Parts: sequence; C-alpha cells; structure tokens
Amino acid sequence: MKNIKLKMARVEKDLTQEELADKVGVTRQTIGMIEAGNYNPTLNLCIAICKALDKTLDDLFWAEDQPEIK
Amino acid sequence: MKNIKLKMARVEKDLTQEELADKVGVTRQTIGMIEAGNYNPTLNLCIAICKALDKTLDDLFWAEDQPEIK
DNA sequence: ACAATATGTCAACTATATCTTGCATTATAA
DNA sequence: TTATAATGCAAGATATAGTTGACATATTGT
Repeated sequence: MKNIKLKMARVEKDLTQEELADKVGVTRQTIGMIEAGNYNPTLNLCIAICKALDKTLDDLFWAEDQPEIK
Repeated sequence: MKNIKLKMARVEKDLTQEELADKVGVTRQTIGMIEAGNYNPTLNLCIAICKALDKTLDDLFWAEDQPEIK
C-alpha cells in the first residue's frame, strides 16, 4: 500500500526524493521504497521525515485500516 | 530517554510487558527496551503497539523535543 | 528529437532490529 | 522469610532495514 500522504507532503514542500533523503540522512532508494509502500522503516527515520516535512507521525504514517505486521 | 507514555498506556490497560509483547508478536525484551528508551523500533511494531493499547502514533511515540537519529 | 532531471528496480553488501537463552534484581504476596 | 511474578540486562544468532552502484524508464524543458 503506497504512502500517498508522504508523497503529497514531500511534493507540497517542493522536494525531490533525493532532497528529502539528504535532509533526513538516508538514500533516495529508501525514501522511494517508503513511498512505494513495500517497506517498514524505523521509528527514528519516520520522525526525521516528519520533522523535515513539518508533519506529525499521525499525519504521515497512521491509517485506520493498518496493514498486518511484518 | 525512557518512553513514559508507553509504559503508562500499558499499565492503564493492566498488561505486563510480556502480555503486551505476546499481543503484538515480539518478545518481552523488545517491549522492555522500547520502554527503557535505548531503542529504535520499526514503524509496524509501533503501530501494532498503538492498536493493542488503543492509542495513536502521536500519543505514544511523538515528542516535541525528539532525540537525534540512530 | 535531444538533453537533463526524477523515479523505479535489482543485486550484493553492511548495519541494526529482534530473537533466544540465561541469570540477576525488584517487587508483591503467602 | 520464602515463593512467585515482573523487569533488567547481556552475549550470540538471525532477520531485515538501509547502502551502494548501476541501469532502465518516465518526465520535463529546449
């Protein structure tokens, strides 16, 4: 399940995947996979992304119909 | 930095670390380390913990003064 | 059409989240 | 005191998050 909210928040800030990746200290591939949805990032990375985009965890990573674990 | 909010939410539900761990499918040590604070859990685990405790990510894992990454 | 930028994807590698086992410590209760 | 339950802690193993490099495919502008 793709993370549309993350992609929208990034585009809203006019950042490319690579620019966001640099800001939070990971590679662009990692950002790409998180947006693509087939990924399980760490909490600290999620928090760094939120800070970079002026959002909170609930804004970007919370959904009512959450996928199963692992 | 200890996660007091998580511990309070767990105690409020009258669950031991081990019971919560069973609910979310990890070991009690993992829960213990998250509460102790020296840990960086994955997003899916955080979400599972939130669901088990009827909380959201912001409730349990968001803080204004966030620690540095890693 | 051409060039430049942004994204998708794959394989092999490294770092670290999580597991397993075991023992020590701190409650709480009989 | 003596159990028993709950938690802390640590070493070694395994699964997976994240890196690196490379190439393909959009996409956008000239």
